[in-house]
Amino acid sequence: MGGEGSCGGSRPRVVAVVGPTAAGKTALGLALAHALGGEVVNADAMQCYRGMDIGTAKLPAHEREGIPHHLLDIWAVRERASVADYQRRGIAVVDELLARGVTPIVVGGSGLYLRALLDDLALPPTDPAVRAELEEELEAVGPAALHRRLALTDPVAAKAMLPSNGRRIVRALEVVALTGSFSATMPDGRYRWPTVQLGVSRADLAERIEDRVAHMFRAGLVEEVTALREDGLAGAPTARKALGYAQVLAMPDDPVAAAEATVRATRRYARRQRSWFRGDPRIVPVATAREALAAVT
RNA sequence: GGCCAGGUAGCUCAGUCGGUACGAGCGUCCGCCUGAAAAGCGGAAGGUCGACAGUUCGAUCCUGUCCCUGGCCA
Repeated sequence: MGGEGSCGGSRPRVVAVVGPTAAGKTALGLALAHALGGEVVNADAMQCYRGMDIGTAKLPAHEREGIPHHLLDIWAVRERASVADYQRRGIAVVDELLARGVTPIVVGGSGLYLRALLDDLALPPTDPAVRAELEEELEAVGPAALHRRLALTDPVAAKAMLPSNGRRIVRALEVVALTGSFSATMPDGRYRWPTVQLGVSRADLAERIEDRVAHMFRAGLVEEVTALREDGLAGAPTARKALGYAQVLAMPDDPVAAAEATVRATRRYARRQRSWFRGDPRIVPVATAREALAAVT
């Protein structure tokens, strides 16, 4: 928009479009970018991967309507996804856009990524050696035993997680080993920049997911997976778990079954997303582009 | 028309040698989430066990009739 200067008053500097998959975030993000003179910043974990286009519903370059998109295609398929890496890059991008007077339109459905970028949240350090050792132990001893140990060193953290959740327990023990406490750094729900989060959702999400998955398979998801295999998708720690990709990898010769499984998994995922976003009272629900604009101006 | 198999949770099926259905997977609903987050981990709701009658202290499980489904034979 033309109006520069600091006359915006309470106008947010960062706008985020969040919500479950297939709810229409991409289209709304584009509309807002046009209306506000913004650029899009991706907050979708799997869209960070290069070559994963069809299955992640990544907006093709020629459909971006001239709006620059950031943080797409930043990782190779083999790389392990990392919130911290995403956070580092994301903060840099948003700072740069703000410095140029451009409104960052953060668009995505990965709750943790959104939180890491938007909230003033510091991620404790990591150490591959410590991590590897704990993971080995987990394998050998099981999560319950590790949970008991966590309870001794950081009872607060232990209480916050179930004894069966090996993944979280390992991370907590890692942080304890490196910093002395996992529970010390708790998110306090403060934004990094003045921000408005717009929550999109729709009643007919289930059908939209079905349609979207059908589209993906028609558009060549199986071929995309085949091509990605050359790049090591099958052995990729994170990327091979992506919705659609995991199912095609599991049943390469039965696209119909793979599509059905993808629909089921995607619905489940959308439910988890809803549950995550429901917990954030700062999100303002919007049903239309007009409502969204009204909420940010 | 005859023969066989089967009718148990929304779906696909276990199971009870007659004694209150430990059901399972999927689906549905709900919750948690700090360096894998499209990941990971939990919780809940749902059944008059096809209908009716009989045997029995007691039947989802035994007997009979009927209804429905699938297959085979005419």
